[in-house]
Amino acid sequence: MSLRHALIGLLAAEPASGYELTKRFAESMAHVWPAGHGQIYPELARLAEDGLIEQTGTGPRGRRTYSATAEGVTVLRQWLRSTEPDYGCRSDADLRDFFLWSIPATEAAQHLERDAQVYRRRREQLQAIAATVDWDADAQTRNLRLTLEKGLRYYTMQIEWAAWAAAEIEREGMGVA
Amino acid sequence: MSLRHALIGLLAAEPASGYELTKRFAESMAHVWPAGHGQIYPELARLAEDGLIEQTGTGPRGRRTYSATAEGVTVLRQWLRSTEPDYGCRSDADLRDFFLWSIPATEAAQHLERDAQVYRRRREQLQAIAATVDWDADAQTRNLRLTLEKGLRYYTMQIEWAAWAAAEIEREGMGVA
DNA sequence: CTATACATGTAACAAGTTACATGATTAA
DNA sequence: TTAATCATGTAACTTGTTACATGTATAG
Repeated sequence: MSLRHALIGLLAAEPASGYELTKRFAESMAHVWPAGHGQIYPELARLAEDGLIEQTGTGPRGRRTYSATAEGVTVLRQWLRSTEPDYGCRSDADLRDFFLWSIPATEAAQHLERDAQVYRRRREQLQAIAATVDWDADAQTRNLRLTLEKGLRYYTMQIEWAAWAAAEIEREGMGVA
Repeated sequence: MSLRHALIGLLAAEPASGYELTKRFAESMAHVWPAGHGQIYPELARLAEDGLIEQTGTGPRGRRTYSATAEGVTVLRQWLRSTEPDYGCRSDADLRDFFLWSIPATEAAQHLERDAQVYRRRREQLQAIAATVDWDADAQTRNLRLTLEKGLRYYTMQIEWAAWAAAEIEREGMGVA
């Protein structure tokens, strides 16, 4: 259900095409809710059929622009207000850390450094996006600023933890020879 | 594939039953990879069939204890060493933050305070688990200590961000009247 | 003219959730 | 004796991923 509401939310802020929405999920929302176009297009069709969004424009190459309907916005608010958030966070990269003991300490430390590198790159990408948002704009934009800040903090936490954990591993020794 | 490898990893550190593994996924691994028993039991059966784990004991009420086989440990190491981690992290609670602009500022701030409360409670639960681990034990236990520390840092980040964001929202005003 | 980015869609498959279903042991 | 916890399993459903499939506009 989350993707459904996320699409309404994005279209409530600004009309967009499936292609643009796919890019947003790959950029500003990648650290929170990855979604490919193979999931987005069918969901847009369903939302339009249910009257929660509507096609409001066309463009070159068969481009279809959608906007949220009033009913869609109502559903979005209901989702925020009357459904319990799922506080779980599924991360394959974090899961792997539980099993670092099964490889040699040096290799484990290298693994952590690689992770840190990836997170540094992603943090830079987020910073680049954050740099383009106008800090004194409308409510949606101010909101986006807050969520991007959380992404930045998330990546920073990962980077700092990886450095600390790598140091701990090398200090104490860990893993099989 | 992640669940599969996580199960081998847990069973490589210590023999356990499906019931115990289910509890671990709900406790020390909840912030990283939630999994219910409806997924765990069928996967254990498949892993045993593939020879990556084996049943090494029985207990009351039809309890079956499994251990990882040597082949299973090899597969685990291969997973860590030669497959690219998925650095994506899917969080419904974080996703909702993108759409806080669609409700009144006061309500949005309350929403964030509720989130912080949940994260505080979860942090306490993790701390309780962390308190039971013996800091100077074997490699697996030292490894667990590192991963629990990341969970603690994750929750702390969430709690601090929520307080900051709530203050920002109340200061600047946001959302529909 | 040709590669790249734009643009949409579907179908097969894999993964994950929820509800149903059952029953044994233990502690109060 | 009765409630809670232990313990396993399956089936239906929903969600998400990957690969296939197609075609247009634009920039070099």
